Amino acid sequence: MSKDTRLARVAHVLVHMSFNEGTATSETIAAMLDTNPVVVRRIMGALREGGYVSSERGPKGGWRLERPLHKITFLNIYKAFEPGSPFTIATSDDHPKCVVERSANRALSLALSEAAARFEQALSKITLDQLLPGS
Amino acid sequence: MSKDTRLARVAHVLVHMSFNEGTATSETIAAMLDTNPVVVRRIMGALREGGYVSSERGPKGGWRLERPLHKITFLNIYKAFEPGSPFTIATSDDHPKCVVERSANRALSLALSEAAARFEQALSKITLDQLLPGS
DNA sequence: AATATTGTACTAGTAACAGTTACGAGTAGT
DNA sequence: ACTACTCGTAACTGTTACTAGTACAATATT
Repeated sequence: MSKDTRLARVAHVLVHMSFNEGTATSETIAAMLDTNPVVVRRIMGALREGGYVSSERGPKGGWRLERPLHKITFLNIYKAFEPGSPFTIATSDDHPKCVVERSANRALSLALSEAAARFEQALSKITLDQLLPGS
Repeated sequence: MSKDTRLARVAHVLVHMSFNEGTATSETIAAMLDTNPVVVRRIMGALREGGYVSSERGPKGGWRLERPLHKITFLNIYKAFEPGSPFTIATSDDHPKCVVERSANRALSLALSEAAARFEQALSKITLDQLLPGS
């Protein structure tokens, strides 16, 4: 599978947006990220649902940051994407007949849950203002 | 990405193999896992490198467990597969020019490392004999 | 009306594991 | 030697989720 790089990329963009009072168009942002405006709209669209940015159509439109950097955490962004499991690892089957296989799946699920909890805990401690140079 | 289910599946198989003194053929194992013999050979081949199982060709050949269940952990199996990062999440780029992006990547990498460490720690505590019914 | 901008449907590219077919390599029994 | 059995492996397809790109509709400003 290819990797999900949305979190790091959007964090980057939001920090840059905080420097400019007005709006940034998808095209501008796409140039920053070296990607396509449509990709930007998809990523930013998810953040809009969470109220972190807003968008306006038409001339002078674009994307606007709706919260200060210190009030946005990596966890906020991560959750906004409504990701599935962040792991490439999974149990073998949801409802195996064999008791041994069920045990194996249960044990693995527990390990995955613990790791996911630790991941989210770590993300929650990173606010976007921490990414500013010299902080 | 499709999910990697090798860990849970092979754990399951090794437990079953411990019940039978002799060897199990790829075909037998494949039937247990409801998959193809070639898939089994690929998975078991990785374990052979780690010394957990051995294989013999020819009639009466097949796969043999080389260690007792309590001496094989989920971490042993996981490592045998030499997986890449267990996460679907990744940083945006290895060597971004922008300082902010580098900060974002560094922060995310740290969170991923912590989660991965926790995952491996959890895996190391699971030995295969714990999967036996009534243990 | 003309222009700028987001919104979104559709298609193609990519990477890793799973699945399948085909065949080569080695071993045991006769 | 022959045959049958079994692993070893290459080559190809299927699956899935993110990335990328094209095309066009919807909307807002001037």
